[in-house]
Amino acid sequence: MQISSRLSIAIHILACIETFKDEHKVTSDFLAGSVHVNPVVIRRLLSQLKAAGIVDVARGTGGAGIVKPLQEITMLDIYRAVDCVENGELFHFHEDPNPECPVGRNIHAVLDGRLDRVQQAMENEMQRITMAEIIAETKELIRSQA
Amino acid sequence: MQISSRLSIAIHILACIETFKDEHKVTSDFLAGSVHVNPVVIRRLLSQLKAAGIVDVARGTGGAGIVKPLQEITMLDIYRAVDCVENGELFHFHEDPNPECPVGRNIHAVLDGRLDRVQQAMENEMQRITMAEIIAETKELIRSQA
DNA sequence: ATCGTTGTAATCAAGATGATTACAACAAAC
DNA sequence: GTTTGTTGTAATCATCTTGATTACAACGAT
Repeated sequence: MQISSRLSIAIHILACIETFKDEHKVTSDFLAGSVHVNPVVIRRLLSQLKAAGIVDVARGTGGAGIVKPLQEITMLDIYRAVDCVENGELFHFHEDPNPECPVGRNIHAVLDGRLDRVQQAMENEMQRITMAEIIAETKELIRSQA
Repeated sequence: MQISSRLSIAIHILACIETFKDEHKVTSDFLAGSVHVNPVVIRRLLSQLKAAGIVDVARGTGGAGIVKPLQEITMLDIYRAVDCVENGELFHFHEDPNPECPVGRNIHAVLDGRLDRVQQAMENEMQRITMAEIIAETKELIRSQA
């Protein structure tokens, strides 16, 4: 199974908020139009991003804004905020190996550390990517197309 | 969503085959007993490992064996063999961003390379882990418990 | 021919994902 | 203080993936 599109959608949302913050009020309906998903999906993601201290959403009046400095928002922060994998564990381990079997009894001890290392490698790379660079590149592309 | 337990099960299978190859004929029923999953699940995984040139399964007579040198079987090989993510793509991207929106039009260009880098980091780490070390550690643990 | 296997199709329940509807809570503007 | 446009959230739904399970034909050795 793949990692949920919630990650790419959340990044898309943040890029939109930053790009349009001075022109429109950025509502869940507006975002839904750019991402092409249901507004409720956007609101759920905004809720999670808000709980992570990344955005602020104006209840009643409407509109979302980014409240954390862009260079401090990493892809890892977003990935964690939108809860892409259960329990933060990238790999699903078969839960019930047979303890009567010498291999079944030890497979966890042998694999856990190694799977952790793989997950760490992925998360380290995610941590190196910031919304600042993503938005800078997005704006640059938009400018070059104007 | 997490990466399927097919990966951990496949590794468990290979560790079992290597550990018991001199004592029993290693059938899908035997493996199912150690992993605690249905024998058909084992057979499906063995099929995939066979297609990848990692094991050989004796039809009719029964029993599986490893046909590739253990130090040449990496976790990445197994991960790919058992088809853990669709299309080999770790991340699911929302497929339909709005091309009318400047951000929607460019989000793919901005993110694709970065997501690839993250996936690469994960796969590189997987490639460093071999069945030789996994089985060596397993045998060591078993010895220490005898 | 018999026997224990494998390969594979078919079906099923469970869980996750997004889409969608619905509506109360809310804050600003009038 | 009512109206208006939003947000937050629950509830339902179809679809997909997973893994369990049943069933059985194909197979190879004895």
